[in-house]
Amino acid sequence: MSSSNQSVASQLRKLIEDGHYPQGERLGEEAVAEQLGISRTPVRLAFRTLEQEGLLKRAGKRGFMVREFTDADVHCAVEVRGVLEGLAARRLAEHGMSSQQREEFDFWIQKGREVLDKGHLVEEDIQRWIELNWNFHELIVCSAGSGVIADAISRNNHLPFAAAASIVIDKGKLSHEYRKLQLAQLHHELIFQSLVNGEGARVEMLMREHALIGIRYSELL
Amino acid sequence: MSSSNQSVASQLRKLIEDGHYPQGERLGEEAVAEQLGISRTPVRLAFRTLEQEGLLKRAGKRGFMVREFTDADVHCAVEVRGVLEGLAARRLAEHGMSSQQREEFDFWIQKGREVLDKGHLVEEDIQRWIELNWNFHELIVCSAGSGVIADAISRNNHLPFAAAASIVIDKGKLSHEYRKLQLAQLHHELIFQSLVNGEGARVEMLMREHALIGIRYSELL
DNA sequence: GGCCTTTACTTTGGATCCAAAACTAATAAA
DNA sequence: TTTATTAGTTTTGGATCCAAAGTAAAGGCC
Repeated sequence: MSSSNQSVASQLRKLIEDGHYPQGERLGEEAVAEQLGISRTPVRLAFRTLEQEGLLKRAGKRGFMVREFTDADVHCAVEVRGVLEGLAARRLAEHGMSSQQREEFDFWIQKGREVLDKGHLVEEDIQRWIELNWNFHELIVCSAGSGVIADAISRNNHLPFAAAASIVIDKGKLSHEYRKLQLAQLHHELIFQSLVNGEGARVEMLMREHALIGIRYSELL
Repeated sequence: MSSSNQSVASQLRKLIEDGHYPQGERLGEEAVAEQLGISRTPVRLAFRTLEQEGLLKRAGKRGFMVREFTDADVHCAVEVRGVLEGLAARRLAEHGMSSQQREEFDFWIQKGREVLDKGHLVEEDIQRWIELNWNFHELIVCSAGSGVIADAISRNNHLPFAAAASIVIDKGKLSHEYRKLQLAQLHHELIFQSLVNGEGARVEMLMREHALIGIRYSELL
């Protein structure tokens, strides 16, 4: 919020993720600027940022358009996220965790158990669990040291998350969601165990699997 | 070159990669604009692009500074590149190659052999081989379908390539370079074989190994 | 003599203005 | 009727202007 052009990028990201701008839609600087009640300059800056994130695509000199995703693209984006997080997890396992990091992992895993232990899920619980899951991923990435990986992931993160969000939250299928979250929670615990034991290869594989859960499961339905 | 702000980003990238702007140096919009003989606007746009690429880093409201890399960062960046290219290669192996792609791989591998078959290297040959190597990587990435991976790699590519370039080209060590290139060529041929055989897991591992050759080898010296 | 405050300068962020390129539409010719 | 050329409109890219925030330096106060 501090510098407005970051804020503009966030707003546009949200508008795109919420489907307010349909895929393939051409975005004019003037139109967007007017909608947001600002001038063209910060919009132009935000367009460059969103282009790098893969949400917008250049259309020659006709400006930018919202990128179109096929199902294959979504799957692919999740795989990219998976290998990057897998790499982060492996490095974390190889370099060892601090006791503080260990406690943090324990904390989030415990929170996840609390949500699932109720034996059923309502929409609110799912939202809560998605937050927990997100924190777990964040923790893996941030703990892996060397900001290079964290940067790489954050650069590639908006795209799969935006694209996959609509798949994951399927409000008609709460019981399916419950089983999926059970699976994810199991993964969290396995990953944590392997991290503690320093099993680099295993934790990398688990983390890659973990990133794919949402997609794999939705394929089964 | 078409739109100038892309061109500005390229110029700045090159200046940073060539070490013209030392790491940690603060870049003022006004100063850079004057150096390039243009106004601040395209520089501001280029700064956002380079920030997303990880070459520049925000310094609060004091503008941007050239990012500083430790040896660990470089190693990490190469690993990121490795897992992404590994993913691309695996997908290519799983989806199978067209006969045209097969011919292209054959072509570049043959070119590599021709350089190495001379039994020694001069500086010019190294430059040539680096180009060939680059083409091989490009081919893997572009052949893997779904532009999502190609985008992810290209977003993460400037950083490791910039950081590692100074390590790879060590002009005093031509004989070492020769052995390194022999190793890389061997990898190319193994990768190609595994691609033809559709051995997804193996080609992924080889590709990851391959990305690390430069770093691994320089550790031995 | 050191520290706090105030003021002036530097620099980024946002808005507006101008030029250039591209798309559109209309008119004229084949 | 169709096509090509040209004029007009729309839109992006670049330059300049203004405001706001931050820094640094100088001067006053404890």
